[in-house]
Amino acid sequence: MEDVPSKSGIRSSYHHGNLTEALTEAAIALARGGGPDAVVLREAARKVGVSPTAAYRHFAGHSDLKEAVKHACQDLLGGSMRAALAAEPELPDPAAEACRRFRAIGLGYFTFARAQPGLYLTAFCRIDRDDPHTALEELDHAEPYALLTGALDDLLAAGLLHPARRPLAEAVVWSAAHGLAMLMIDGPLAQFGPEILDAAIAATMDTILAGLTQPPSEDPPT
Amino acid sequence: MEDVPSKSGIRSSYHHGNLTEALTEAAIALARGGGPDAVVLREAARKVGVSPTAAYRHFAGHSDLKEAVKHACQDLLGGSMRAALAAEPELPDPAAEACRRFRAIGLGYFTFARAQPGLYLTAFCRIDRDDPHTALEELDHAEPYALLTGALDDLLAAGLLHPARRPLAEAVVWSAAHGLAMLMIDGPLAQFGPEILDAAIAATMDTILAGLTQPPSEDPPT
DNA sequence: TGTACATCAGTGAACGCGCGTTCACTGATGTAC
DNA sequence: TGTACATCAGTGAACGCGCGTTCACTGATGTAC
Repeated sequence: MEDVPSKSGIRSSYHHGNLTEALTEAAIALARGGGPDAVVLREAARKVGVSPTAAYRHFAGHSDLKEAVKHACQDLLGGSMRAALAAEPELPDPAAEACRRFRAIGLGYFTFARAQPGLYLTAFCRIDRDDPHTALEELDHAEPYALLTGALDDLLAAGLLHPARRPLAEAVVWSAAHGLAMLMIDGPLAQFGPEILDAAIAATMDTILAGLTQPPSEDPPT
Repeated sequence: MEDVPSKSGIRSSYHHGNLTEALTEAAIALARGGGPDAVVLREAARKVGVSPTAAYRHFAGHSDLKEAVKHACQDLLGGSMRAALAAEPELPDPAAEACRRFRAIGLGYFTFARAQPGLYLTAFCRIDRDDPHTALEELDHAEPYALLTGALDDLLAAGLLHPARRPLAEAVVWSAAHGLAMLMIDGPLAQFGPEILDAAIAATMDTILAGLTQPPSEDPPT
């Protein structure tokens, strides 16, 4: 009973109990406040009330901690998208439903980016590691990407995504979404009010969706 | 004659001659190699062969130097777009010409992002300054944005951009372009070969263009 | 043409900061017998 | 139920690093007379 960690970061017992999780949570809080560069091992240890060295019993080093935070951020983003998906009832018409799903996950995505810019940036930050996974491999296991893939499949089935556009659709949609989020967080759109941002989000999703429905223009003969 | 600065960073005279430019060039080289975080005042001074203190005669501080680099990177990006625009002859048909211009500046943009990722990232990096300009104000004076605005006006005049889409078109196009560039530089698209990247670029521009031509879907009644 | 002097553009040493990481250590826990 | 002992999970001090910035300074330049 006396080794239950207190929330204030001051614990009573010598052993912490669940330092891995406590450090991760503290690091997530840092990311929330200042993005990926704010994820500092010493500061996380400080917040938990533990010496910096203690972190090395639970993480290989700073990169390892940062990566744990990154994955947590991706999960949170995925959660926001899923929540938006579940917020409205399904529509009976398959085309309308596919369209709804596409817009819903987009909305969940942008809502998260606006509400938690630090976490959003961390979810997509670069990690310098000794053991470099491929970025694609990581992405494949991440929920946000899986949700997008599913939504695109639905659009295809509903006839709202032109078959010739399917193969590169992930890249096209992800680009627009990521770019818009970055412009809102860090870029020239940051200074506008919520109404304008809402309009920019709607316009972007609408334009992409309209474009994906159209057949691709022919390649110029070479 | 003896006060001509040598390229090796070792100068013969006490006074440098044009230290402002030399430091900026050195800092640009740093950005080229490692992006905005690699722009380090001390390192730039080292490359020029001058004490760190000397930089303070020419720049208010680190942020000021970094901002000079950022502006230079924006100009280089603008130059790449202009070059792509001038690389092909104008087309007689206004619609075809508007389309060509749009694609050309896009191509120039992505070519620069792929060839000089460090400079691209620096062109859009955040600068912590005491005197915060608005990001929009900066953008308005930047060449890349002006080229985009012009291309969109041409598309509108040629009937390839639906009038209702004109107001937010900059945001839509810029989002897609910025996002795709980031995915290629830093993200999951980084590991693909040039052919796939070319295809992703073409698909993105084509989808956006097709979408911009279509009328917007009606707002859901609230 | 010469000279005194203000101004400009550098130097070199040092400061404080905070980071990630390593070292030898010690207190707490749990298991074999 | 006890006890010896291996193992686990912490501590605290220190290292080296490189940064931006400041200080008092000195060498070079140019201008007034």
